Amino acid sequence: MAKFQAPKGVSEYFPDRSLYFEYVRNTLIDSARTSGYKLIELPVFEDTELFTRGVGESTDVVSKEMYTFEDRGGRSITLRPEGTAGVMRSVIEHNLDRGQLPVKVWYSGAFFRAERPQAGRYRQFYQVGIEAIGLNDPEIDVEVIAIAERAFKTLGLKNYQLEITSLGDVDTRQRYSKDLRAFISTLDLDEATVARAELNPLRLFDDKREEIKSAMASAPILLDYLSPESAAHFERVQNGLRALNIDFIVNNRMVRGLDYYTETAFEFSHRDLGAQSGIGGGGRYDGLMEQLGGQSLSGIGFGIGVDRTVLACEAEGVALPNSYFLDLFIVPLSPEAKASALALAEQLRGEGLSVDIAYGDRSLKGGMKAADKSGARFSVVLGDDELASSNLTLKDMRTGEGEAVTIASLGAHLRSAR
RNA sequence: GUGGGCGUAGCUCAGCUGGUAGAGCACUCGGUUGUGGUCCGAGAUGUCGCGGGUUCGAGCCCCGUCGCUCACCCCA
Repeated sequence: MAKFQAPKGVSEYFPDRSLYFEYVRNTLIDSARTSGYKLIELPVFEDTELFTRGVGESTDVVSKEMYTFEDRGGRSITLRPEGTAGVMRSVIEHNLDRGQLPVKVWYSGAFFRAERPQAGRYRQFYQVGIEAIGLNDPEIDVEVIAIAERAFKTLGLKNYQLEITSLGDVDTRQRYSKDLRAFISTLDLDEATVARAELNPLRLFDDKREEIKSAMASAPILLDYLSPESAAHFERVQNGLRALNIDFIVNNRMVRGLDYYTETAFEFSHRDLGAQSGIGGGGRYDGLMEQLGGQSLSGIGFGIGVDRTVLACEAEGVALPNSYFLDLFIVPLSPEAKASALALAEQLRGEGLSVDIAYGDRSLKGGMKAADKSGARFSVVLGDDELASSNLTLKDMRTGEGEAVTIASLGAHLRSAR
């Protein structure tokens, strides 16, 4: 009988690494929740056309990385490759944009792209994202960036960098794109590169070959084409970031992979990761809602890669907080004691403490070993003496020291040590 | 999609010019009749990724395939 394996290129999190994943994801979510964003829980599959129209047919994500299939009713369905299009669809469908603006939502879940797997790149990957929809207010841009920044800081990350730019409005982009294409046509390029430039001329700014880099050094720069309104918007965003002491650099050659971005665009990258160093990114999108059949409102959001943020935390040696470990591990010495241990554990669990027990009628030594492995802060042995007297020895697993406590005061002791 | 490296015990890996499998760690028990992490002893564990070929004989050679991994590309 052949053993089953996970499909190619998916990321899985199981103990104990899953605790780490959970911590990172929760920290990202908390940053959004504390800023007034509310959960939006959406399907992982959507009408294929939502993505071809929303993300853009010319993007690699849509043209060659989507998991698309026909459902039983003959509809073309696609596993979501990103989060923004689905959020916009739901906002439009349920008229969330008819109330007070901006609509502020966060989401967390799995996304799918049929790429060749690599360090930090998976076919099923996890993102936490937020969207603030309905107002073109530069201070919202600042808030969105600050939420990502604060999450990374809370995790304790240091070796990352924020880059920002402005892509201008739709007209500006078209004017610029024309000039950039004209410039590129003067270069002597191979066929594949010309084809890439035709899809999106900005891509050439990302090329890793030295000869292309130097050739592009004299290319026209988008920031020089900005309208007075766009320039003023971008200026306010930068001032806002400075006011919050958020470090950033303006990267006037930044390339974003999705077609819908306009005005402010940003990216967080981490130094200790491999080729896939982007841990999060996002930007403003002016035309997206209208493109998807809604009213013409602007929005801004980001997607943070949970998998890559986990890798970044591991690279920097970020430690799990105490609350992710057990408060107490009970080692019962007999079947009778085990029944009492379970009753005690359930009582403490009901008080919000995390407690586990040595099952399986193990020896004292085996039970203590299990207590050690569990990572619990304290352990306690439950035998005939303890049950008779109600007096316990609460052992601090870090120092090895024991303290005499009564069963009644056990909960209070554990809480005070948190 | 293109290219490089690699698949041997739960994990990390060794295995000479082909002779039929090993170490460390981890695990279980014991040394210590009621206290883990150190030390000592004992024990359990493999269709050597899968399929085919060459050979008297394949973990080792050849072909295919699946997977992992890194890079290109792309992006979270």
